[in-house]
Amino acid sequence: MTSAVLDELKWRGLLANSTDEEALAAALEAGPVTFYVGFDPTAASLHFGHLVQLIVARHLQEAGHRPLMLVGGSTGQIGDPRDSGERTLNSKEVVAGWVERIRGQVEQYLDFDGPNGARVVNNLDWTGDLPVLDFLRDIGKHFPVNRMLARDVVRKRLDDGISFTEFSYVLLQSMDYLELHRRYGCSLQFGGSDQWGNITAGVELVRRADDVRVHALATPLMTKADGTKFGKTEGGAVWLDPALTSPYAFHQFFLNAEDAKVGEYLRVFTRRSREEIDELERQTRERPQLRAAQKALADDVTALVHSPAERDAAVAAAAALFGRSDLRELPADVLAGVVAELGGTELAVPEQLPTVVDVLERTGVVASRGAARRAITEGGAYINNVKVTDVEAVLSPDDLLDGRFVIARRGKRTVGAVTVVVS
RNA sequence: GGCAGGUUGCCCGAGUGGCCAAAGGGAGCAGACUGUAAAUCUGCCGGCAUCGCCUACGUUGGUUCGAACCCAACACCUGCCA
Repeated sequence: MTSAVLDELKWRGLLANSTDEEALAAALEAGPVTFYVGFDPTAASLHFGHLVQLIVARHLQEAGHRPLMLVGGSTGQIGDPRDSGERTLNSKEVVAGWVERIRGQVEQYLDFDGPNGARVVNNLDWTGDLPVLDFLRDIGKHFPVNRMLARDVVRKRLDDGISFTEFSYVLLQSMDYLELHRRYGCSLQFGGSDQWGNITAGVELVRRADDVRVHALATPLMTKADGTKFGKTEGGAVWLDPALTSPYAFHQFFLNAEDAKVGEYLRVFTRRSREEIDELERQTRERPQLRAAQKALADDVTALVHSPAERDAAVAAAAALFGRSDLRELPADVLAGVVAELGGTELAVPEQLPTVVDVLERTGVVASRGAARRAITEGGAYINNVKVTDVEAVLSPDDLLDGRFVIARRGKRTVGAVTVVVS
């Protein structure tokens, strides 16, 4: 028995793990399967890592299956155990606020109408008022502590310590699966491979409590060629919220993907066909400097997460900033767009034009004035694409593009802008 | 509740009275080489500023000419024993 959607996920490299694959394939072919994937509100926005789950959910929905998108209003108040140690609890109000923001983000990726329309669910709905005795009797009884202690994350934490709160997290997530199975007939859960333990615990709970065999899938962790996690930039995580990671920065992140990995990323993050991706990989091998695959990747993902218009703006900004053209020759409207894309702030100056150090610091391309001086000394500071070598340099009227804009750059890739207002 | 140990910069970790903005490693940044890639090599890596100043070694207070280092109290963490 094979399933078209499962095969699709497989060749795209979106499957790292699964429970009985034969049985799952049969279920997926037999008719619409209700599935769920959970997102815990541990920050104000989803990030790059969650994108993989959103994409898998979309693949499944397009194959006719019904998505339940769970936002963890309760699990987000607990936090799942991680190797780095005990989490600091966030207040209930903060978590509730994040739930709403993440709900809005999730909604963007799925279809909410029709017979297999998606539904957003919140596990606070069935845990918020759950009496502790019911929890211990109905759920806790199915969890042998000896087995819980054997789990990898828990074992790693035993030396440093782990609170009962985090230790119990797996019960909550497992209960979600049981509850969604009972309420909506949900019979498939998936998540990142780091969630595999929690996911299979849910499968186990449904089997013990209701004597039903449900399914599970895990997506792989996206890595770089050296095996480390893919998804961090200089500024930290790559967020899906444009206020936290600008569409320009988002686009740049994918544009800088490694040659060795770009094919893999194309399969995961875009809807391009096998043939198209083979062709792009061939181009990467033959003419890597053109970075055709990276461009396709960055364009597609930016359009998906932001919009086609944002994608075009990011492409235009990159072309202007990294192209050979003199920035002074750019049309004023293109320039204004670039500055907006870079999140240019205003820099009000009395009469004197600002120093280069001021501009670098103000655009945010360096963290402090000291860092700005360092960048100039190291030969890594540019104003309007022209290297600055004098730490004391002051802007001249000639440096103001269109009479007001200044583009600052540190190194090859970090770019920012300011609008100078002489008062 | 008792006893012991611990809390250092983004992370790990050395430092037990002046030579400490604090060894070493990792992460990160820049330069060279390239293709806005990877790998490699070199430099940088608290803030402000021309010597210098300010902030910082869990918190607060004390001893001292001088404290990350000594003392006291408190907070938190870990282990062993109850």
